[in-house]
Amino acid sequence: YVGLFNWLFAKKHGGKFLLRIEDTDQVRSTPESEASIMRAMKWLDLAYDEGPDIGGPCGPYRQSERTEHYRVHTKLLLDKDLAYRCFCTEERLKERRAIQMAAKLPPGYDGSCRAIAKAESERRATAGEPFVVRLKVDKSGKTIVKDVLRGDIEFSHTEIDDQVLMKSDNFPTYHLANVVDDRLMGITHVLRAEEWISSTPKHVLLYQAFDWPAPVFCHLPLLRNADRTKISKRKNPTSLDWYRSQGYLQEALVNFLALMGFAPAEGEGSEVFDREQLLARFDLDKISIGGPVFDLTKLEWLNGEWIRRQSVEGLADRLLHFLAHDGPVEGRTRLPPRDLVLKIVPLIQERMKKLSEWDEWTDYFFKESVVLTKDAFRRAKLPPAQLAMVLTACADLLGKNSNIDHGRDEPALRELAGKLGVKVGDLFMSLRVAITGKSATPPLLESMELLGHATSVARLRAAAQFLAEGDPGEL
RNA sequence: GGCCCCAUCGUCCAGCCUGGCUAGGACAUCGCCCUUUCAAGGCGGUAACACGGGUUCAAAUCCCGUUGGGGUCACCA
Repeated sequence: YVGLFNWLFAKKHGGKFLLRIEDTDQVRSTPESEASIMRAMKWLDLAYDEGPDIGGPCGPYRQSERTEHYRVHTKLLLDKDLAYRCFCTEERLKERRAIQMAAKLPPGYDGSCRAIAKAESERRATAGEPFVVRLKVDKSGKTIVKDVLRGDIEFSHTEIDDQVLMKSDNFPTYHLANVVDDRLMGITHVLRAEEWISSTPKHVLLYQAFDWPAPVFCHLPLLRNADRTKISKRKNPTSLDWYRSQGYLQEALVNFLALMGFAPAEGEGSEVFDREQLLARFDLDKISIGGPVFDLTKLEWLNGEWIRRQSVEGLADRLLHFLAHDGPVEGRTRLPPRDLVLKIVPLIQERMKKLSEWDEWTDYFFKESVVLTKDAFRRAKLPPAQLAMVLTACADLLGKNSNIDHGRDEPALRELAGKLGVKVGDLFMSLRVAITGKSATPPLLESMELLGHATSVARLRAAAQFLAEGDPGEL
């Protein structure tokens, strides 16, 4: 979501879009988490101009490979006396916090290590005592954060902690690494989620400490769960891999994400738009600020819209690709032949909301025989004996020809219904269940054409026999 | 709890800046039409300015307060 808006903004203004991996948490960062980010960017077609896998003039693009930069810049602040070493143990800090919380005081570092003389600090560090480096925040005064969407936001310095910049493992925190890298990589605009607002004054203070101009900040609204809390994977599918495996089209997801917090200008009509149209309409200032609830219902509708916008060939190929690579049934070995898919697609295209529905719409084309139940025939509203008679009559009628032709056979079947004294709808429903095993299906006669004459007639006879054998009382 | 952000139909958005609204669109929902099923499509309906004060001829729009929701207060990002 945030990536899309960054991409749009960069493209809109002829800027560069770079991917930087912020992997300074040595516990949480894994090759898999990085791969999943890149997979997602690739799937959504948010191509970056520079990044860890393609290089660029600002590399390296993994923070774990840029530690020298952070070391140098930390030393700079230490030398200017704008930062200091803190030797407090985690236990001491935790205890402190607990006491503060209990006393209903705002938790925060008390700055006790500020008092350690420089020479003493150097000595302890050299002796190998573990420490972190903190920013020295002047507790008087205030810092104003300029946010594109919200205007000026004021923070009193009493609210700003002496932020840790360097952790005891010699890795930087987000705050330091982000500021240093944004400067070094020439980042002009920071578009990130709203949850960062309260850390932004710390970043502004850091820019000031380095004597650098701050970039433009724009905090995007946080996507929400249905209960309005910040979106989480417990309450919502947040992995892009999930959407792909569910058969959502990349275009639909981008379209949907764009709609969260953004609307096409008045009079521009449809909410269904492609990348190009989105880019043309995109405007940072038009982003709405309330946290949108992430609601899959509208996404499903949009996905259906996008499925219907595909050409038959295009959809067939996407289905094939989905079945082979993305679907819930991973790496399916038996793929339907492309020429058959091409013929089935027109029958299901306007019925499908997700690619993953392929199996439920088309299973009867691929099964040897369909599973029949009396219950399935209920909607034909005829007693079993009559059902069997109707099906036999239909089989006889169709059996006279050597193929199925919906243009010729449909009127003939209607006529037959009249002769047999059953409703047209009931006759077709009984056929439908006999052929497919269910009462909601793609167009029937066209399906039978694809199934083939022999199979179709055989299924009718099998169903007639099944019904004739059954206990009439059951219906 | 402190600080910060936010507040229009069930949901997403428009309208707010630059007061004039019988508050508009989309999804969902309900009804009708089309129809051999299911869809798709067409037509129509239900449905919202959180509350209280102010300013004004006039407030969804401007101001203040209240309430509600969210975020954040880590050697996580």
